[in-house]
Amino acid sequence: MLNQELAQILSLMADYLDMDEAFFESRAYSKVARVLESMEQDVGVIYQKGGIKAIKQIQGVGQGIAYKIEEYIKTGRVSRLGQLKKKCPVDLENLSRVEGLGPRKIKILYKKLKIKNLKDLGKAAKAGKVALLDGFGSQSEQNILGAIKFVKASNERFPIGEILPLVREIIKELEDLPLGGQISLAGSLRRMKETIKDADILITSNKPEQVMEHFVKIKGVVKIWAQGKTKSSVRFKKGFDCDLRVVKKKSFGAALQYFTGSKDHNISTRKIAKKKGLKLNEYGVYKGDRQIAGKTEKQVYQAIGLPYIEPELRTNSGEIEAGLNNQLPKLIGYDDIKGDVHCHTNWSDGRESIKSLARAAKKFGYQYLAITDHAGFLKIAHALDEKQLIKQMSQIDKVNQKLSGIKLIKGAEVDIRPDGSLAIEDKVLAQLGLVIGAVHSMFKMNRKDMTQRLIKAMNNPNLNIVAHPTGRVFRKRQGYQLDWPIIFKAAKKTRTALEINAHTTRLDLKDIHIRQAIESGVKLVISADVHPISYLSMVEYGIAQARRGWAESKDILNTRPLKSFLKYFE
DNA sequence: GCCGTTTTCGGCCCGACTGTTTTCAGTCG
Repeated sequence: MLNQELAQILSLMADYLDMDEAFFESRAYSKVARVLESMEQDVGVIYQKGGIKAIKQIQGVGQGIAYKIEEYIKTGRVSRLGQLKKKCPVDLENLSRVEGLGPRKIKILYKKLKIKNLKDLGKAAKAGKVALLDGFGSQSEQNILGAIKFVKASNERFPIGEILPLVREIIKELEDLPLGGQISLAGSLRRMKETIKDADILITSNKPEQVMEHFVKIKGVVKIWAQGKTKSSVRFKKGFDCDLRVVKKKSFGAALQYFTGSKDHNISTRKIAKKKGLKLNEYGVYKGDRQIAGKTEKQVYQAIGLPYIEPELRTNSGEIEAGLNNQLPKLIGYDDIKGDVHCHTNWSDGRESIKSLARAAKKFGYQYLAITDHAGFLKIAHALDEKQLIKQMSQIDKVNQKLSGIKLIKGAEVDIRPDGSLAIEDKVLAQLGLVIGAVHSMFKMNRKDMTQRLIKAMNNPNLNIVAHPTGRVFRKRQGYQLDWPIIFKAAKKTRTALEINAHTTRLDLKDIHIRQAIESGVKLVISADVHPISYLSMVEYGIAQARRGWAESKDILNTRPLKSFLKYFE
């Protein structure tokens, strides 16, 4: 996707400009970089359709940056970046990954010691040359040496599912201390972003030193970046950083609002405050020197004329305008799902028998469960054929008779062939209660062909749901490109639901597509693609994804009771 | 470099921590 490439280049340019002390110019570039990162439409497409004029419509883009975007689209490079690099030819991308090194210090390192990259930096630090520079000392030299080691490990963001459980344990440990009061997650974890770089926790306490002393010694801490009275920062063995902040009770809400972000959301809220003659910071909302709100987030938002905005919405992508106009969505709740509709058993590649999975789902609180083992040609996952499917159906009937309190739906996850046909005969599919279609082959088809492939599948009246619609897998596969408006149109017309696959390695659909799907009138389901029982609880990440896509309960079919869930597909 | 219900010029969000400084610059979120 062109947006991500361009965002990276613009943000790199911002860093070089920072080094050049062109601070406000730098800010303009990084602002556009952030906009591009979270923008749904591809810049390349925008340019194709509307030329440079359309590019200038993008938030924060004026004449100058528009031309640079055009240059990148046409030639694949931005010559200004080359000029900036020439001025100070250092590997800014990697050097600034070292904690404590920013553009200014990197410039000093280059001017004084000709340090251009991590290798040079390591050598110089080992030789004790860095400590002698102005603004550096032996302490920072040691930090640099330590940080270089960590750069490799911190190269990536983590799927939320790998971090949230760990951070909840940390929070639990802090809660158990007799020192603290209120405690909460903050940052991107509280916003339930799909990938996480570091974790933020807020706590109120009148013994901050003791809280911090305990925090930096929690099991798994491998490095203490900072330890102060109000803020401490540590690195965990897993490779992510965690910040703990101690705040005052009367500022807890303001701090929570502030540290939950996103950065852009905060900039907008502070601008609104400023317009009203108020000041908003992490201590509260102030009229002159007087705090007029701060204890709770709700009060903070109220004080600046906004309703409470759910953390998942705080991305500065319309939630503030919606709030001002009283048009915020009533987001789907974390307890609203009535049943999982994408599960595998030991008939294909799952772990559990039909019966034990059903029992576990009942215990989890579900009213129904769709058994959707692989069917078709995916032999690696022991896909079932027509004969086996029929056999399984009668087995499910038997279990249904024996179990009370939960209903099983006879289903299948059928392979969608490259030509868009389904890999199981229609007359067998017609007997099933729920048919999920999924692409498991030929991922590299181009946008047009893949779109046609899915449309043909959706036009099969037996198909109810398209599973993991883009096929992306974190750290493994980028996912195929689809022509979304066409897909949404077809999904609506054929009453095909799109899946929000909640498995932490997938989280597919993405938030922006969820939002577009809903705007297009397409219905969705949230399912955990259950293999072992433990996956059931991953539904939380799918719900979070849906909330970030502005989904309400009515948009998600499996928030309905069984009857009305199935009715949609009739 | 961008932007405009005070503005086409003159602003651009705001504060803590660190290391080194001996009052602050740089970094970070």
